[in-house]
Amino acid sequence: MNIRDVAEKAGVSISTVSRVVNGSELVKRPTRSRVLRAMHELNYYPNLNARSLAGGRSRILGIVVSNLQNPFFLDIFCSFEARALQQGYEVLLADTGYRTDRLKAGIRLMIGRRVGGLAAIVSEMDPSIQEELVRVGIPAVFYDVATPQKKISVIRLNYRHGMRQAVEYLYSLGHRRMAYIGYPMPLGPTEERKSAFLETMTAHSASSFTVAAAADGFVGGQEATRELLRSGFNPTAVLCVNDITAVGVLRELRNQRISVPKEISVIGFDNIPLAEFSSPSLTTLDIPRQRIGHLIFDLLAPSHSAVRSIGRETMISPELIIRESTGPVP
Amino acid sequence: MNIRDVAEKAGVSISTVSRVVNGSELVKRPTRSRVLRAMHELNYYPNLNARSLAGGRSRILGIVVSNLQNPFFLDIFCSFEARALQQGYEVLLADTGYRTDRLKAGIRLMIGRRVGGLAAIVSEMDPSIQEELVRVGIPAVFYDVATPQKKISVIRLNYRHGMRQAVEYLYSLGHRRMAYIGYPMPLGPTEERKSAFLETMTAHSASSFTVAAAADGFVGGQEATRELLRSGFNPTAVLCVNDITAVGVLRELRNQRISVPKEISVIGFDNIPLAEFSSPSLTTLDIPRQRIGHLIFDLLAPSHSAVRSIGRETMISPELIIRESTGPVP
DNA sequence: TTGAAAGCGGTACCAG
DNA sequence: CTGGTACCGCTTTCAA
Repeated sequence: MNIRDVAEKAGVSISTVSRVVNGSELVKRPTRSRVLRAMHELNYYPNLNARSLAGGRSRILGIVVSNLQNPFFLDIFCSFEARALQQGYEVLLADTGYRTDRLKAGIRLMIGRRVGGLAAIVSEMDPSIQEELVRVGIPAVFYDVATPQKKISVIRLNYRHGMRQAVEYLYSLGHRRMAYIGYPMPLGPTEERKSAFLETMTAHSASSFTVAAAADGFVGGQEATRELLRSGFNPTAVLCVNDITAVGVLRELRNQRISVPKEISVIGFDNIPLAEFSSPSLTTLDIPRQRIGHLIFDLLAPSHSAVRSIGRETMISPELIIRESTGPVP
Repeated sequence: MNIRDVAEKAGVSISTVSRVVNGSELVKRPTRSRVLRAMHELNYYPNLNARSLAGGRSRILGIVVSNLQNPFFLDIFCSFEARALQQGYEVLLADTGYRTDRLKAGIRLMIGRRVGGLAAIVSEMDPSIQEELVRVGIPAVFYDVATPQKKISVIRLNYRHGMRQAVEYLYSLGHRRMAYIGYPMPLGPTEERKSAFLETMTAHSASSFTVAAAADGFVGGQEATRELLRSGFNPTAVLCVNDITAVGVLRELRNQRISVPKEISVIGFDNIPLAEFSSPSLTTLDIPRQRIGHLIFDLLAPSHSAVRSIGRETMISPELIIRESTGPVP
């Protein structure tokens, strides 16, 4: 059941079949229908591998993310994919689990598939991989790692801005002793959150403390909280690297019968859907993930609205969303 | 930078390069290193499209799911993918968003890519699509829809068993008026949960009521709860089609100052990670998603542990996990 | 409007 | 151990 079979059955050449398959206008009506019927009767599915090979061109886009289980990445992927599919692109996904080897493997895979564009929305991106990508010269989008170039666009989040909003908001509520719960690994983007936190705290000469979560997820937040409570620092507010960590924090505080926000305020980062449905609901910094997903597509797909941003850096600012998990200092 | 360039640069034939790339043993040391160096210097990435085409064989597996945002599907995908990658397979993903047209498109895509196996873990599977898949004759795994055949394996969940556990547990706590919150669309698998619920209720001559959520997610559960409360049925317990719906329910009950489990008990389905971290934590029926993900791989990848189950039906039983969201009737 | 033929970049079999 | 070569299935000029 290849193009030749169809051609034979329809009594035409393979070129004609190809034209029909690709919706070319220049095929006469009756011919077209003969071909279509043949295709149907033979149950023909064009071989996309052959097509990609012959065409050379790429209706395929790739995206690699750090942790699908984190709604931040998942949402970006979903909105990106939706947009891409809708525009007739295929999309390839790789989840690295924050591991550099998997990142490398994922990117190699995509290059091997000759994707037309590649987004690396990962916290663990390292320079060597970046160079590799630049060398092959396919359009790419990086997340939070710098050096935009010819075909390399960068999306950056303004963590300082976000952190400042959060800290100042808490400060205005009377908080002076705040803790930050971050990632275990010293990954670029997450470190920026942390240092932004520390700087802002210093600027306000408030007292700060940081803990590293052992993992990206509920459990990480929970364990970090235990550590934090053991430390004796006694914060009145806790800022978290992201919302899932914050939900883990809420959980542990509840276990320890510490009331939020009465005794401690908690604030997250990302504004995932769950933030609104946790108990208490979570004050957080919204990151417009859907917009980011769409932007990634526009940056990767040729001739699109985002041309102006291609090869440049796009800065996105988080926005503070106040809910129930924060309140005045006791 | 194709295989020919490499061959030329290394002063060998393309066959030799191919051997090196594929790690064949029968290449002499010095030759191999010359080739490797050439590959490196030219920055060579084998064209996977060409490889898939020529090889005909399929180191690609496909999986299509209904809703990635639902951790049930996500977890299955992740464990499936992890296993597959680790075994050197490529995996293709499609998310249908419960839409039949997207399901069809996704499956066509995978067939076009000539995947070696295809898992359709979707609630909206319809017979025509199933037939299509059978016709092309690629190994497949279906979820909750029947007719195992030569190359078609089926994974089924024993909803009746699960529902019975849940209902009887609640009954033993004194509950007699229970409500069920299900999916909006009459999808096979989810209907089974509902009818299992109703039957068990009838068997115990307890009083039941059902509502359909408007969507799969927190909001769906929340809105369904409002509807339920308005109905005047006044249940002492609510069973939900899945955990995310249940979390939406918890939220709305909290909004209405209805205490869980003091006034109403809530029970979910799936046992997603969040179930343990919601407030209150969620009593639910555990579905071993990781096991399912691995099983899917074993069913699809040739010559594997699961051979005995290939082309047959594997029944999996949910197991009741009791947490804080359920308690004795007031 | 349709057909013929030259690739696309590999794989795998057959010789040597 | 290495090279030659016939495909894999489709796209894409170029002619007819």
